[in-house]
This record gives sequence, C-alpha cells and structure tokens, in this order.
Amino acid sequence: MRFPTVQEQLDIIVGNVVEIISTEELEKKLLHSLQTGKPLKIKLGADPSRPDLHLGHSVVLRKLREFQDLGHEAILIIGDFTAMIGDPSGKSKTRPQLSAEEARENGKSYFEQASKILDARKTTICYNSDWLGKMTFSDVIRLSSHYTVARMLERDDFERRYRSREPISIHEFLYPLAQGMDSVHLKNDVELGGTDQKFNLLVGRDLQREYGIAPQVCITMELLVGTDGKEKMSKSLGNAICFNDTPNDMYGRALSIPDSLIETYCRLLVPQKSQPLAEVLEDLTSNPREAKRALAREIVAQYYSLTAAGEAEEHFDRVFVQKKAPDNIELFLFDEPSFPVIDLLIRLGAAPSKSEARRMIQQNAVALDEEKITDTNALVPLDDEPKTIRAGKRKFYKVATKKTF
RNA sequence: GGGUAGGUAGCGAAGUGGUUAAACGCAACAGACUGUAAAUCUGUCGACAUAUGUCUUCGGAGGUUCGAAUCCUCCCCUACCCA
Repeated sequence: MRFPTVQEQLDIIVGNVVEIISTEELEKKLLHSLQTGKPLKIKLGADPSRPDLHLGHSVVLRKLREFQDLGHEAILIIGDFTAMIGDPSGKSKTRPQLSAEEARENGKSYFEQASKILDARKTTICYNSDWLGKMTFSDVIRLSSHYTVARMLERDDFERRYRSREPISIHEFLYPLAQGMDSVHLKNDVELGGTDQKFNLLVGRDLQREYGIAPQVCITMELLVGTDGKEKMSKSLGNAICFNDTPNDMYGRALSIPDSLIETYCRLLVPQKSQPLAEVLEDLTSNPREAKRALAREIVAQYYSLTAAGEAEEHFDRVFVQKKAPDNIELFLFDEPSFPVIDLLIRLGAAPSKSEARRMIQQNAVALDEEKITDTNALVPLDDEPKTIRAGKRKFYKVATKKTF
C-alpha cells in the first residue's frame, strides 16, 4: 500500500482540527509508517448509551474517514463496559445504566450509523468490556495509583461541579482511566475526539507512557454548535440534527440554524462543496436564504440522496412557507362513526391529556379540512372519505372509518 | 461519628399555618410575524369537567389544627465542614 507523503497527509489531517498533541510526534509517526509500510492505528471512542448519532459526531467521524482514506487503520471502540456501569448518582440522566445486551445492540446501531461516513469494511470495532471486564480489583487499584485527585480535578467539568457543590462519585474518576486503558490495550498511535475530550485523551496518553507504550497523539476537533446557535450539539438539548432523522426533519432543522452559523456548518459538515453551494456561499451576506437552503439540501443529500433533499425542500415549502397540508399524511382508521374532537386528538396522539387537547382547540390550533374547530365539544363525523385533521402547525392526521364490506 | 444547609411541578428556583394549583426563569405547546421549525412579541402550561366546579400535588410515613408545602415525630436521600 502506498501512502501519500508526510506533508500531503498532514495537509489533510489539520483540516478543522483544533489541537494536535503533538504535531512533531505525529510527523514522526507518519514518517515511520511510511518507511515501514505499516498503517497507524487511529482510535475513536463511542458511547453506546447515546446511540443516536448527530451531525456533531460527523465532524470527528469524518476525520477518522480521512485517516482511512490515507491508508490508516480506523478503530471504533464501543464503550460498552462503562455504559454497563452507568451512573448510580442519578445526576446524569444522559448516562443511563445499560444491560450487556442493550450495550451490544446500541453499539451495533452506532456502527451502522457511523458507516454513513466511515468505510465500514475497513473499520475495526472493539468492545472495551473485552479487556476492561477482565481486570481485577487489584488491577484497578494499580491503575488508579497512576493518577491523583488533584489531576482529576483539573478537568473543568469536575472542577465546576466540585465548586458548585454538585456530587461527583468516585467511579466518575475511573471513567477517564478506563478510557485511557483502552489506549493501553490497543497501543493505538492516534486518538480522536472533540475538544471536550481533551482531558480524557491526555489521560490515555499518560497511561500509555506509564505502561511503557509509545504515547498516542491526541487530536481534538472543533465542536459543532447546535441548531440553537448557542450550546454544543446534543440530543438531550434538543438542538441536534440526527443521522436517523427523516429527510424532512433534517432539512427543516438545518434551515432553523441562525444565519451566522451557515459558514461554520458548511466548513465542518460539507467538506466537498458542490458547485451550486460554493456559488451561493459567494454572496452569503446578500442572500442568506439561498445559502441556507443549499446547505440544508446538501446535508440531506449526504445522508439520503439528492432526490430526497429535493423532496424535503418541497415538503418544507408546502407546509411551512405556504402553510398547506403535506401530501403524505398518516391515515388513521376507526370503527366509530364519529368522535368528540377532544377524544380524537388523544386517540391520534396529538395531545397527551384532555386539558391539553382543550387548550389547543381554544388556541385555534385545530382544524378539520382547513376549517378551524372552535367548539371544544364539537363532534367530528367520520366516513369512508379521509378527512384531514391539523393540530398545531406541524401535526397532521388523516382520519376515516374502516370500510365494512 | 459530630455539625450545618437542603430535598417544591419536565428542569432550575421562590414560598415558612389560611384568596396557594403554588411567584419567577428555562424548556414545552399555541397564536401573530418572518425566507425559516430561527429571532421577536402575545398567550397557555397538574388532572377531570367547564359558567363562578371537583379531585390529586410540595422526599416518605404518621401526627397537631377548623385549616399545612409551611408546626411536631420518625424514616429516606443530597451537598458541605469537622473528626
């Protein structure tokens, strides 16, 4: 296998990278692999307790893909062991305790989603329970003796929580160590992560050194800001665009980002810009609308297809710009010949309680075939011909009776 | 083991015997506006009935009282300080 030259590789690797610790070591490693023909091992950790990948993950996954394309070995580590331990303090609901089966299942799903970006055939997958699960208590004590509490408290979220008197349980200190042990076990050359992972990556580097292994190069990638334009993208904050979102959702969410984020998104998410997108970006300031629409199409096209992107745009224009009903609405069939609106809304799942349903009606959010329902006691007659129920601006249902023969 | 401060609606946080279903902020939902599912503005936001109605909530279990999130007892949980 012929590698590109060290410089050629570096030029690609530095894209969207925030920090490389250290560049000199990376150069040496690249040179060595070039001379020996041995690819570098590139590690990326995956948290199976959050199996819904979003565009934030794509930034670092894409970097891993670049390494693959340069001929290096991509290793995806599923952190099933740590996910199984969970977080007994109950403070972090984002890290629920998983059973072994769930962890495996999520790991599989993670890999499937990641394959939208990675070259799946060339990706090695490992489950860290394979080695962490075999460690004895004395192994763990030996491991923890390599690190001090003061060093742990250097991590800013630990420090913040300690200062604001939030609980930190001991096992949380073990997480970075466990992650570091992955690096010791794999003897990887490089580990990738977001800037928020810097501390953990460095622990891996330290531990490798402690255990007499060549320390890994740590590469941190820019974090993607979520659609709210404020916090980092995260499923739990509701500002994420997920790999598994429908094309319609993906398109709509992409359009909802603030205009100031358009350039960043293009840079981090669309490395190979299509001709139309590049052109529109030229006059971004004069026409942010077109730029954002092009960006949204491009994103949908990456995870689905150009056709799907076009359809998503049509759907969006129809429903949100022209405020018409979409053309493919789910049809619900009932035995009953009529329903009080309130009950119907609940049956359809449009409202969680009767009070909520009543409120929606009072707020003019409910319409039957484009005609607003204002009476909370109204009866909706059903027949064979489907009628369209709209609840709010986003929820549409078609209702009809089951045909009896 | 000793001490201090706490546990209130999805989250954060007021409220210390009686118009308190419980201020306020965030989230959520709806409406208006917009190129947008953004931003902004307005409204709603325990449940069930709707005309001024009823029921269930303030860590848990008991108790005092005409009446308790608010007082008492016991228990559970959390943070911090001292050992």
